[in-house]
Amino acid sequence: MAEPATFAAPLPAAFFDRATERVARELIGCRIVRRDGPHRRAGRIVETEAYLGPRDRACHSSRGRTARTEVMFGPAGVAYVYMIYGMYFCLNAVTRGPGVAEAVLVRAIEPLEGCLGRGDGPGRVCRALRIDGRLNSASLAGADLAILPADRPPAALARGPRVGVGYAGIWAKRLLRFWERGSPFVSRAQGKRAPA
DNA sequence: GTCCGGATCTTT
DNA sequence: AAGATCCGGACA
Repeated sequence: MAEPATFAAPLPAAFFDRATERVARELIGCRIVRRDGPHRRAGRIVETEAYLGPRDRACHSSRGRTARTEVMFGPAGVAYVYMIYGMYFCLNAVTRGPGVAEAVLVRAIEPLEGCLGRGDGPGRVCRALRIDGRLNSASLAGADLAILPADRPPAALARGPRVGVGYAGIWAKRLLRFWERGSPFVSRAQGKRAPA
């Protein structure tokens, strides 16, 4: 049986088992497909951030290996989903490992199909695709959640500092955020307060 | 056990 | 500019 063209093969785990910064760049333009019961929800990634492990003070794994961060210490190619501010979830792709606790945060998607609202911000990405903590540690090549290669060439990439990590010292200044230049679906990233 | 603050978003 | 609303991590 021929599948619809939109069911291309997901990215293999090996895609995620490479330098995290590179994965963050190459994820721009890729598609997230979520099976939510009878619903199919999909979006095209337009904004990401790289989190570079224990040495990166903005990365959760810099506080050590704990129940929450455990999944980041495992193999690449699974989801790290955590709750923030008591009401939103954020979706990450675990990169590298086992033993290397790095990840890429999906900050914005262009809604393609079945999305619940907009996807211009990490909390909205999870709301749009109905992703919550139950998908923590799920495969990114699975039936319920998958990341597929880009089906059209992404526009030029832009990069800048990550959002909301002003506490992270020199790591706050690193240009680890990537987005598709000119996309109207990128988060506003209103920058939070500047460090004193 | 208490306390603090956050990889956010919405409303004022 | 501040509230919503909860958990992880730090400390005692």
